[in-house]
Amino acid sequence: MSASSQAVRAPRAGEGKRGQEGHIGYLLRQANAAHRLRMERALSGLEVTLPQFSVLTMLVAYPGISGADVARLSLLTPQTVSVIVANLERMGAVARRPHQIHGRIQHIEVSKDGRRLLAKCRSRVKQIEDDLLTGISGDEEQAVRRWLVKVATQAEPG
Amino acid sequence: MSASSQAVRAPRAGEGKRGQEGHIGYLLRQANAAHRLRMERALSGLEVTLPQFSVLTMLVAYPGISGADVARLSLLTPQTVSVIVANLERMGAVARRPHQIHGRIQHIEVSKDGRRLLAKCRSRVKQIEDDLLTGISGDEEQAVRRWLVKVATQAEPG
DNA sequence: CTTATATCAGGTACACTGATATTC
DNA sequence: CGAATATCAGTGAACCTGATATAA
Repeated sequence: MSASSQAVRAPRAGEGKRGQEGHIGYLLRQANAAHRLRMERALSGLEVTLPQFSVLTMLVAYPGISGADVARLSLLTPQTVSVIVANLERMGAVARRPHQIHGRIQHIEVSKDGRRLLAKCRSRVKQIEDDLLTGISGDEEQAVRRWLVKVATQAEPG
Repeated sequence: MSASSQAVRAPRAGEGKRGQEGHIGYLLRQANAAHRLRMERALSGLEVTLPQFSVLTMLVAYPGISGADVARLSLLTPQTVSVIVANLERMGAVARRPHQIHGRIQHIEVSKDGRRLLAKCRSRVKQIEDDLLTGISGDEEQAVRRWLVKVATQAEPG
């Protein structure tokens, strides 16, 4: 009723030196939520979740990567990645094999089915990813990229 | 150990008309994940989760808002919001009372304890939110805001 | 002994779909 | 009747902390 037509707008709290029109952290969350929702809907019916798609993408992008590496890249704990990989293995998208040289490491291999699945996922989400940049100038894109990388790599105040 | 030192970089896949240096959707996810992680760590010890903090913030920002409204604002289902509000109620941060006029609607009231909790949360995350804009020019900030709003409100290709 | 990897065990908040009751 | 609100029921992936075993 009252607030349904405007999904993105500023909280009232009058704090923050800049950006009185809305906390930029709030905008970041909303943008991510909307993007994630569109992605999940695009993937619906493929029997694959967004985290699984992300991990699968990493495994193909960085062949031979370890589970611990995936965890660091994804900013997740090794345990969580282990569960996601286990679910991928259960559906036959990947196979875990003992590493040839390094005894403790598990080599995560993406199967033929896994690659087929990934290709399907990519074709489904292509339009959504392309739409992220429509109507944006080159300068603006650079500013956005710079900011996203800054936020992603910003050191913690600990 | 191969990829641990660079948490943000481009997957190899050579697709996408622009942004060969990394899918911007990937950067968005990484930025959000890093920000969420910092927020969760800042809130740790306060016995409150990030979704609870978000909902609590909305309830204070938009007094009298309904659960369905919160769901639309948060891009969540009404059922999910109901669970989050129930957890907030269980800890005494909010109270649900039948709406005076509209019979079916529940009025979600933020208690004194809830407001105290929210104030604590805000002081904890203030530095993190401020850091989102350090080193960013006014022009860049505007470009980032424009893009975030665009992504958040972009119509779905359905 | 220290570090890194991987997994098991246990737990919980979150988020979904589906069904139901109520109110306008 | 339909549309909106709220909740119950059931399910599951995801995410955590803590403990354990193995290997470099």
